[in-house]
Amino acid sequence: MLSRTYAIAQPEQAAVRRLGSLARLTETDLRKIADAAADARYFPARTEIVREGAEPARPTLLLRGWVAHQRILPDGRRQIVGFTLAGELFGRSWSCQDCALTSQVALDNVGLCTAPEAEPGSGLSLAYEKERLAHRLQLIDNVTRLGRMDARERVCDLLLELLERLQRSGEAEGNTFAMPLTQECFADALGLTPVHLNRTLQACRRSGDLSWRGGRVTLHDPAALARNLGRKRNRLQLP
Amino acid sequence: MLSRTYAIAQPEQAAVRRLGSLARLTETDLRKIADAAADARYFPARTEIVREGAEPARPTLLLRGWVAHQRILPDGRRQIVGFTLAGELFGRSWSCQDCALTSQVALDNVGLCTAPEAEPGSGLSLAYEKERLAHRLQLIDNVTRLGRMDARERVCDLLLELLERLQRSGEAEGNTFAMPLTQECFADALGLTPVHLNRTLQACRRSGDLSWRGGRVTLHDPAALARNLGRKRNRLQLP
DNA sequence: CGCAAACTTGATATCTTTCAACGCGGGTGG
DNA sequence: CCACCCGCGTTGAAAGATATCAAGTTTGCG
Repeated sequence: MLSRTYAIAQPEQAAVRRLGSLARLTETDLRKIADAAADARYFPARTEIVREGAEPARPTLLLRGWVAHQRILPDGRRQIVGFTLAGELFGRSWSCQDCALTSQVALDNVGLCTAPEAEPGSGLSLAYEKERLAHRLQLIDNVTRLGRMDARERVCDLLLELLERLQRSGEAEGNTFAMPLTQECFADALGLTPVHLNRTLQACRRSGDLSWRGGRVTLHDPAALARNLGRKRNRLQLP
Repeated sequence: MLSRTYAIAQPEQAAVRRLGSLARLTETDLRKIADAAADARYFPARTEIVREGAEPARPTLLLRGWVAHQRILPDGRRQIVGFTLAGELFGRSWSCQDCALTSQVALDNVGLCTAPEAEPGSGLSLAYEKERLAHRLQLIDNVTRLGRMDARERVCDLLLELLERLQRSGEAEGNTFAMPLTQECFADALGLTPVHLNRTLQACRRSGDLSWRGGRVTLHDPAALARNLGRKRNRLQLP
């Protein structure tokens, strides 16, 4: 019973794993994270946490669930620009940022808290820098994906990215992870139609690249996929 | 004669205009920029200034010309992820960045210099922050463009972005600007085939949206285009 | 003048979207 | 407990957008 209570009382687990994998955290850093996480707020799926153009998202640590960053075009088309997964940061603002560049919506039941201040030079501060860099890398990968890959490549490439990130924060089991996204959301991230995504997924399943059933995704040979797609491991030279 | 010499001796003009439009620069800031620009290096078109994965690009001020940031897929497909225009910064590295995330190639005859250090709190420092933010906004816009716009919209949206940026650094004349890009490059930035881009451009010309002849582009009604595309002005709330 | 790079054109193949319908499963109210 | 309903996934057929291939044609420049 005690151990169970203990587990429930550690909402910051994913964040600690993720940030700890980016830099060596001190006891002070860990305490700051735990303190911040004690103030967690929770939102149900589909909540719009921040609206594009409204006042800025403060730097936020996502404790559980997934958040999508999206744009809506005047005629209603939606593009999901990127995701934040449990343990990652989002809304890290710049000194001059007056409004959010994208809307941020919960894809899941999410829990989040204000990201603790990092002292200059601390491990936490370094982890934050690496998060920023990783985020930039994800944007660049996304541009390449949408600009020059066909549907099948886009699906594999994004799933591969998600797997790598989830492995880093301890949220994957081997090459399998929980996929809270609806096919429609996934299509909006890949610049595809839900119908076409569905057919593409079936093709991927038939060719043995992946399975996706009941909210769980498995990539059968991530290394081979990464090689074919030109996805370099450790572009960030992370520890 | 003197005035002509003076003009030639000011390679930092575009940079001063651009950075000065982002924040109020002091005499000290201006002197730093001029000093840095005195050490300019020049490269001919097609030079690869930094190769992806090689050692980091140092923060660099582009004095003249255009630079493309690109990725090459294993089979040779190319995606141009973004551009740096005269007066803008690129290669601004993070403390932990060990290698460039994209290759950077000169599209033009370019001139560049090391970006001067900005003292914390200075106008120059603020301008750098805004540059960073603008760069991030451009990436997000690019994702939306590639993911959810058709060929015609992509063309107009990117040209609109370029026009806005060139106006800010004083490199446009009204709604007209010099376009050093080949149609093939432009296609690689838009995720299109050169052939299809060509046909799309013709459609845009016929419908009166733009003209592009002899390296000069004119947008005939930028405001209307921006409205149709849902492009908000001043997302950055710049002065 | 002549070459090479860039731009243009036409015909055809491939990929992706659109529209409309059907099935399945989980929740909910009667 | 069952019937209904709704969200989500799946399917088919046809239309639309984009890519490919293979010529021309123009342009700029030595």
